[in-house]
Amino acid sequence: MRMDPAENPPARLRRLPSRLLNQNAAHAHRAVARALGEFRTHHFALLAAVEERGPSSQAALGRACGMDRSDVVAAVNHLAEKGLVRREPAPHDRRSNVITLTAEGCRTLHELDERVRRTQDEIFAALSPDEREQLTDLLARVLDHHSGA
Amino acid sequence: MRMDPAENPPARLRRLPSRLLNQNAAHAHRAVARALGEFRTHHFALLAAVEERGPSSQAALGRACGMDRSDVVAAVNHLAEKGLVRREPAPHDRRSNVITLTAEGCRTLHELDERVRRTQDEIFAALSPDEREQLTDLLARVLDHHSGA
DNA sequence: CCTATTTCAGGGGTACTGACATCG
DNA sequence: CCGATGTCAGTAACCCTGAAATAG
Repeated sequence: MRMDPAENPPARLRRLPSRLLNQNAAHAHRAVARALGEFRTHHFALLAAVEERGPSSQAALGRACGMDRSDVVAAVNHLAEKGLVRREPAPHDRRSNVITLTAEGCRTLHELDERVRRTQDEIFAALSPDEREQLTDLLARVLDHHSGA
Repeated sequence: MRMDPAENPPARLRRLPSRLLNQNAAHAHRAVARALGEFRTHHFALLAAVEERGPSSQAALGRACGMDRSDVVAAVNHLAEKGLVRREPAPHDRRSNVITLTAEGCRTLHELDERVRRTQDEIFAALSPDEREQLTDLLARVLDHHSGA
């Protein structure tokens, strides 16, 4: 049974930062998932990483996207079946694969990119452009602090 | 295999607000889960709701915490087995139960409350108190906007 | 009749763990 | 021998659906 937003939540939780993070992330994730249609955020992340880095191993893509190797395998399977990436054995390291973006993968990426950007506007409609930048900065800093960056 | 934070993520994703939300939420959730030990955030939320609202039906608690009724059942089962809440049939509405906080539930709640608050300091250590307030405000506003509040 | 509450059974996506074979 | 890679199997927690039984 679908849950609507909490009504009159406990004071302890209403302004608890970690909870606000979780509630907002859950909502944002639903919105993005809706916009991505048949794809998952993992697929979008991998396509973006392949385009920006060029042909890469699965392990490198996983590190770039913060994904587990196991999950990379499944996502690449899906993308390869759809013809959005090619998976080929690496010539100089026979352990690893080289993942390459296909022309259709590139088209799909740009389409998804557009949908994702539009969805950001829905999610953060309550904020001015300035405030949205502030939020982005704060979140990026909190994350960097735990990435040793 | 445990995933460390993303190294050199795609530019498209590095400052994508919805992704920053998800990454931060995932990290914060891990930290809070570690701090709560055998309990889940659902348990903490329910205990807090019962204390603040007084004895309530499961449906009312679920609405307050933004939880699905199915998940309330399981969480109340666990809390009742541990003796932290009592579940009794409601006198004036024989459909529903009345959930009451026990003395031990109250002690546990305050203990968990302390642990959760300390964990916030770890999570948001990169921010000044002022910035943390800013972040809290922004997140609360984004959430309220979608709650019709 | 229609709605609300509790409960159960289960699916689906995410995050993760452990193991294995391969290879550098 | 050690470490990295790709793969698979499987777990745990979370969010959600559907349906049943009971009651207002």
